[in-house]
Amino acid sequence: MGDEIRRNMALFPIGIVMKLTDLSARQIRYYEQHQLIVPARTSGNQRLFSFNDVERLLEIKALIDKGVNIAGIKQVMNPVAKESQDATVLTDDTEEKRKELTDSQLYRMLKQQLVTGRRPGQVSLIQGELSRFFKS
DNA sequence: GTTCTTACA
DNA sequence: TGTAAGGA
Repeated sequence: MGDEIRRNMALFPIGIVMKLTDLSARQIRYYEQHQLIVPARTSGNQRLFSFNDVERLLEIKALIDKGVNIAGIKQVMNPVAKESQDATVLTDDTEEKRKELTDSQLYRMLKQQLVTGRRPGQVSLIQGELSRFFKS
């Protein structure tokens, strides 16, 4: 499968995303309410985030740390309303396979994404935010 | 045990 | 934004 799909696969539960982004569950859900992110949902209504979702959250965190409020962030970031464009992918197949992944494996996938699925402009940000999870 | 929604000392 | 309540 391509990188586009890999980046949009719904794999991470909110607990891992919290540690990954250093954001509270309250904040993550709040940003979702404001359409800044649109994570997929499992059949049991639990959120599953894609790497792209995590990436966006890291961008949001960077802005929040700079003192930008929601209104400001919405202007700086392109709204994720287009469900078709970069919506988080969650098929029954991926949902079941996700259950077999351990936290350790999920972190490993993120690490690989850091060196493979890089997109211009956000590399340094992500490496900086997630570096604490990986030994140099 | 984790996550979800709603609501507010 | 944090935290409690009550379910799933």
